[in-house]
Amino acid sequence: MANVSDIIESFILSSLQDCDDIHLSRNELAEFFNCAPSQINYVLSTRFNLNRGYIIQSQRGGGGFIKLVKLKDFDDNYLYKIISENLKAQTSFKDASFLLQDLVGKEFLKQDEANLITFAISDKALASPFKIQDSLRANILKNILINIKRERSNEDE
Amino acid sequence: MANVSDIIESFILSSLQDCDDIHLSRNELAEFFNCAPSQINYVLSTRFNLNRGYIIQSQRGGGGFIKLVKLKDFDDNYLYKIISENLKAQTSFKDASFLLQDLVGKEFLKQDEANLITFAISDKALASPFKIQDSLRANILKNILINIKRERSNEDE
DNA sequence: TCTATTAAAGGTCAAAGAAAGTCAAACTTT
DNA sequence: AAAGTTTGACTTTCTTTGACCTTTAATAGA
Repeated sequence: MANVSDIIESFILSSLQDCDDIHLSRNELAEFFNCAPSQINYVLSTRFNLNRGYIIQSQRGGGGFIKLVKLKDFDDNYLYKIISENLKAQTSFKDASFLLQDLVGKEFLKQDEANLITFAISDKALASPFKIQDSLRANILKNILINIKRERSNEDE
Repeated sequence: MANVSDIIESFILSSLQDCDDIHLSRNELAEFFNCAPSQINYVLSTRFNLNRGYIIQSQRGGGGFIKLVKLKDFDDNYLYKIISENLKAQTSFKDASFLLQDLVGKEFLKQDEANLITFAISDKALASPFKIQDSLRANILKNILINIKRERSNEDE
């Protein structure tokens, strides 16, 4: 551990443990953790972004705040939305694993399955001579998800 | 003996004596042993690779680290044997599917899981320069299987 | 009361810093 | 000669910092 961003992340996570949204003060947080205020933005944008299931709203000026909302529900088209919007031609391992975790939370995947897919798309697994890992990963992921989806809808008939 | 790589190896081995994973700092290690940082990578990739029963995860940047995980009962295990013997550097889709089906028969995998893996290693998923598909596939498969195995043995405790 | 100013937030972006990774050339050992 | 080791230059990734920007609430003056 030992890097500040991770510490801030786990602080925020623990604040979110029993509720789905919290209000933060950027300046107070920064002062508390002894870092630049913009580091709070860094943590938020790398660890609490949409792909990871969070929405951020904020207000400036006196009494300003940052509101962090953990997403819960989704509609049936969610998977396709993900595939067409989030799963761009290239996808990093981190983004991909959060997406998978999100799908577990949303009960589209079982934890076992998500783990399995995670192994399949790890950098180690994709160790390829050229730097095409991210596009490869996007492709594999797309294939898996679409095929699972298809299997499931066949079962329903 | 007496070459630096061997010394580093035995140092790491002794660190791993009572636990099955450790965090290393590449730079600190290199400084301690008075060698180039990249020599640490050399040691890791020659002595602590998958074929020898180790998994490596790392992170760059501030607070970066190298995490080294020792796989449990690597030697007396059927799956590991398969991985080091049958799963050579390159594997065709056909061979891979047979192997997977075999593992279903031996109740290492459930049919669902085998299907999922099949999607991950299909030619379509691996859409990439023709030549590297087979080696990519071997690698992905190896990673999935070893990680499943590890998960299962962790669950047993 | 209505506006203008000020202060109090939060936002953005790029540069600097801190790791680890890669690769090939040089060297050693077998 | 082949295989294994050592070294170093260069790359990539992630984090930290700071200077400058924008928005909004509070307040002061007319």
